[in-house]
Amino acid sequence: MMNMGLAKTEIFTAHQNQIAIFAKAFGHPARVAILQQLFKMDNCYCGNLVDQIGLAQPTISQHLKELRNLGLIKGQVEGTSVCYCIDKENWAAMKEVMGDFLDQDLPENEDCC
Amino acid sequence: MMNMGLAKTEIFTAHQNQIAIFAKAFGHPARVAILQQLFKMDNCYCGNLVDQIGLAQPTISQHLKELRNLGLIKGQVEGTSVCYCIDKENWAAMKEVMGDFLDQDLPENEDCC
DNA sequence: TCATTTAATTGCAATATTACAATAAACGAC
DNA sequence: GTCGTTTATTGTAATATTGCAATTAAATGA
Repeated sequence: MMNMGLAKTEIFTAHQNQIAIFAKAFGHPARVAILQQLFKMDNCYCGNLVDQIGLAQPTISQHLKELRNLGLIKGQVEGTSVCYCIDKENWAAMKEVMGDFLDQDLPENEDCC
Repeated sequence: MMNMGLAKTEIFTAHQNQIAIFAKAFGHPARVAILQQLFKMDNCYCGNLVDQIGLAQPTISQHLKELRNLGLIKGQVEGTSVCYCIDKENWAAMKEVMGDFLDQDLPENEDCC
């Protein structure tokens, strides 16, 4: 069979896929923890994240790459280190998309169930 | 090797895992589409969702089950049909958790990168 | 130059997710 | 009862995700 295990993104709107892509980024506690650290700390070197979160360095690096590819964070090379931080603009744009989804209102009528 | 392919949830806080679990629910466009329909329509029978979204009935049923297990929707049996709708209370609780995460503020200092 | 430090990449093992055909279950109509 | 209707469940195939050891890459410093 053809596309098993693969989401059929082509049958959904770009907007629906966009929401799903953002949500997937938050769908792992390691990425949640990374983002929380970046919001909290000045110090945002990759090594710090490895220390603070209890995962191996390649694993953290992989999660950072996903967040970077999505544009939610950016990394600046400083010698042998890389300093990561939130991409404020892209975060705000994401927040609007996700916020609109979460803030949907139900119609006035009774609950149907 | 032991836990490959499995998120190491035990090293994260309950709050971080909670955010990830909610986010994962929105991490597939079919579930996004289902929830949007439930917000928009009075008519929320399983069969309608199968018609409106282009996935097979067992696939929709599976996605509905995930949303139901999370508590974001509830289903009421009416004869041979099942009427689904948003669980308003649980949706509001989820919205608060996710909203707090999305609305985090950066410290005042300069961007570190 | 060469060792050290830091992070990214590669390769791989194991589990999770997605999708659907086939089937079952539950109900109503007759 | 039997037949259709609707939804859930089971089983299975295929891809995705997670995690880490080993390695590589790039910069620094002695």
